[in-house]
Amino acid sequence: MNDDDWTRAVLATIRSVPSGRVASYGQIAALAGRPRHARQVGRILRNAGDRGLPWHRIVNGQGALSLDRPAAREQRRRLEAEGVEFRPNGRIDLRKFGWDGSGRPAPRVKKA
DNA sequence: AACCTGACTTGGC
DNA sequence: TGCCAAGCCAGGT
Repeated sequence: MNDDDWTRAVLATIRSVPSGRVASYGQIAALAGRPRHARQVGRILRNAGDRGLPWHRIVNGQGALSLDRPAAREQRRRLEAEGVEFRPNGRIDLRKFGWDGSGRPAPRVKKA
């Protein structure tokens, strides 16, 4: 799989995260086929800008927001609007709101 | 090509 | 729980 395909897979995976749920950068990277590429996912999102992507549903492995203050505020606002709850420490309980990966795009399968 | 950076993650204290 | 260090890997200088 080339980088372009992987990038598209990442975007597709992110789009498949349901409302009210969150996924980590590492999780997205792995589901898209490249474990240990969490940072690349972050870079892709930065380049992608908004583009109607549910970027706010992507958080770090601890359920915290990996953005600068201003942007994080917007991300939190959007998540709370979807029903995601933040704990007193500002983190999300991934056991409750973490996405299990179900419903993501079908694995790359050769067209019949 | 060496070196720095970063929307990350994990393991130790 | 919180902070640090190290590991990670593609991009930018």
